[in-house]
Amino acid sequence: MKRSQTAYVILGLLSIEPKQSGYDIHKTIQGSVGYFWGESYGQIYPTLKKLAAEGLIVFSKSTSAARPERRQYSLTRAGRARLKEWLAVPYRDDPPRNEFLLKLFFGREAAPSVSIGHIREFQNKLRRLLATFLEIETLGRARHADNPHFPFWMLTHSFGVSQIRAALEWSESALEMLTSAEAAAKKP
Amino acid sequence: MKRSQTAYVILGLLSIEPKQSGYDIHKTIQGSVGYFWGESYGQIYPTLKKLAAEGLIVFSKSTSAARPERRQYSLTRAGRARLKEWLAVPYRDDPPRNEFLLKLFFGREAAPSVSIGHIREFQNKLRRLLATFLEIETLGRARHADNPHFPFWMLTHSFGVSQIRAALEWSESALEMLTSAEAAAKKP
DNA sequence: ACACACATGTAATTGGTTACATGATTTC
DNA sequence: GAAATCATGTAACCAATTACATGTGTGT
Repeated sequence: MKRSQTAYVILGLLSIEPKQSGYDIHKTIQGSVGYFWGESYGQIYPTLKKLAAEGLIVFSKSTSAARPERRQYSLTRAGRARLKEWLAVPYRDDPPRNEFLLKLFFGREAAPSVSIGHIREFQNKLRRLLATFLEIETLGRARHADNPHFPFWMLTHSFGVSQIRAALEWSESALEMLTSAEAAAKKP
Repeated sequence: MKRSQTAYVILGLLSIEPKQSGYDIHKTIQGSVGYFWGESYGQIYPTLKKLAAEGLIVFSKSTSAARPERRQYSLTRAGRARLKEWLAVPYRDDPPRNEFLLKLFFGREAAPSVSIGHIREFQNKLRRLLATFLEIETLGRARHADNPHFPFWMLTHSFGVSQIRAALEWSESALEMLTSAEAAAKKP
């Protein structure tokens, strides 16, 4: 069987911050675990219903009648227990898929400029990502310094930063290699 | 639309080494792009048929009548052109999913020893992976030194090595943090 | 008036894994 | 004689994305 992982992200996020709607959860994901986890509405809403049917979460409708109806979900005790169980189980490796590396691997089949372009794009993405990471860090330190979850968040955060930094360093040497190969191809 | 990426791995691998069967391709993947790409038979065989129907690859049955029948696929000119097209298109980011980081992120919900266990397991995997990477490198240098694809393979290879090294360094500091937190929890 | 954020959902499709099914050949 | 490797495929299942559908409130 292949247990849906979506359920556990939701359980986990509700354990940290209760009374979240499907919409909230989607936003929260992007602002927290977004770097290494993604979920779509098409996955979130049905899972929310399933979890409620299993009694792992409950919802109450928002009292502020102004905005569109809003279902605020919270963990039940059973839900928290389920989350704890899952945490104790060894993580499984998600199947790796990196199209960027795949295109580089087959790079010989195209002109060097093609691979160079991919790496430039890669660098841009990494730099933007690093900038948001560093922003999040300063903001996080100020806002969540006393939050007991904070050290764990910093763990995944520092992992991200170190991976990005290593990737950026690698990208420089990769570009060097490819540009010198390109120059050699032009002047025989 | 969401074009199947499987097709391009197959096209790419056949561009490097023709006359491969589905079985071969599966093995080749594990021995080359396995670090960042995976495919199952259930995906490979149907895709092979589809690609042949589109005229991007052709097959001939193996002449050595001994072993079980074997379909040896090779790229057509159209197949190579398709591969080139795909290479020039900007890569797309595959949705990120890292259960290891997800469990760490929610680590506060369990005992520190749980997260410590995950990181230990992570380290073991990284060390094994690094060892095979370094083996592959020495073997590769000897066997493919003159292969024009080799520099591109080394690009993805060195990327892997640098990511693994960064992850290992991070894991040490992560363990330090968690073990000191554990000690603090025991002696209040 | 218009765009954007808020808010919830379903349907269609597909990409992909896992399990099942079968059988030959080689190696221990 | 058993186990591992070679070899090809299908069926069942499911996880997940994307597109579709709909409507309100807020700020410019």
